[in-house]
Amino acid sequence: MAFDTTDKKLLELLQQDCKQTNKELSNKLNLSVTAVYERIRKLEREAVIDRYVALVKKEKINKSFVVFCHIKLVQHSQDYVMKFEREVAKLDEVLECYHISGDYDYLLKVLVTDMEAFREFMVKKLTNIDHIGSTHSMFVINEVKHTTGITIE
Amino acid sequence: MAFDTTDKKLLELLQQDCKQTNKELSNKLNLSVTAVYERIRKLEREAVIDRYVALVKKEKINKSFVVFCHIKLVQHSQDYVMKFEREVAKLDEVLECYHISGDYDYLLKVLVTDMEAFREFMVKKLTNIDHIGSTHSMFVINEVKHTTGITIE
DNA sequence: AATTATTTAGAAAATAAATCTATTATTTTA
DNA sequence: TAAAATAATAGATTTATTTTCTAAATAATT
Repeated sequence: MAFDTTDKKLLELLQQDCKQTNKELSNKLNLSVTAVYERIRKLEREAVIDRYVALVKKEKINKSFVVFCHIKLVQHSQDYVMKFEREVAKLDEVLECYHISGDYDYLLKVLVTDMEAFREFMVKKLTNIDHIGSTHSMFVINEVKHTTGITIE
Repeated sequence: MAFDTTDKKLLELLQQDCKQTNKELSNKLNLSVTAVYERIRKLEREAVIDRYVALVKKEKINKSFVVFCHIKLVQHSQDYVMKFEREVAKLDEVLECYHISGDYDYLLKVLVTDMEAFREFMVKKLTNIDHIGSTHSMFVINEVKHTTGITIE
């Protein structure tokens, strides 16, 4: 699928605020309401737009403690890998999990209330998953940038 | 702010799909449309809901290559730190940047087209920022889990 | 128990989305 | 290059949804 300048601008606007009315968008894009409507429908149909979501401020729900957690498996048989991935994906505290290159196998982004909650999470949940060899945690001191908006080139 | 079960369920639903009509939500929550409407307004007013965004599928816009990048600064004077943070936040390829504990100072999540684009990014953009000591890149082999939805407890 | 908040429901008004038809651009191909 | 086909757009109409308003019900406070 090819994007013209209008599509790119539209996607940019929707990534900033998807609750804008088509009329507002039509003004910003110098298009008719119908044209905006049809363009959005197309982007949805082609699954360029994956979904529309509300972003909740973690500070407001007492989940300000962010930890990145490296994990190494004891073994890399397909069984172990699949089992681990299935189990880790179930954990609510784990927002993201990536299989990565390098010294460790996985990188997890974990969201909890505080250090005590993180300890609980490690002891009771994470290390309860089988086949974990070692872990290494990095605590977020400050969030410098965090966006869900991708620039379309 | 305190959340009752309805608020939690509502936030959960909106984090999954914020384009549901209040009527749909009212059915799922066993409430009237107005009740849903007022609850959402309150969550917006209190900034529990930060914003509503469209999530774009990175594969569809040719930005499938994800890299986590560790960065160490040569020095940690406030000047250097602030300058680095300002500069790195400007880069479109950098979706997230965290000041973290551990061996490195920062962890970046970088989104580009491919390895070649990453090389370009490193050479032309990232390492052009002053005061960077060393970097260490981890390439994402597979995205096991990736959600923007936080579980409210 | 009475008074004051707050929350909720239902109806009405205002706004926006979705559909339809006609027109204008753009691309294809003969 | 011109004709035909396709795609994109505008404007009007219909349908659906949000927002506002008023009244009733529920919960909290005195």
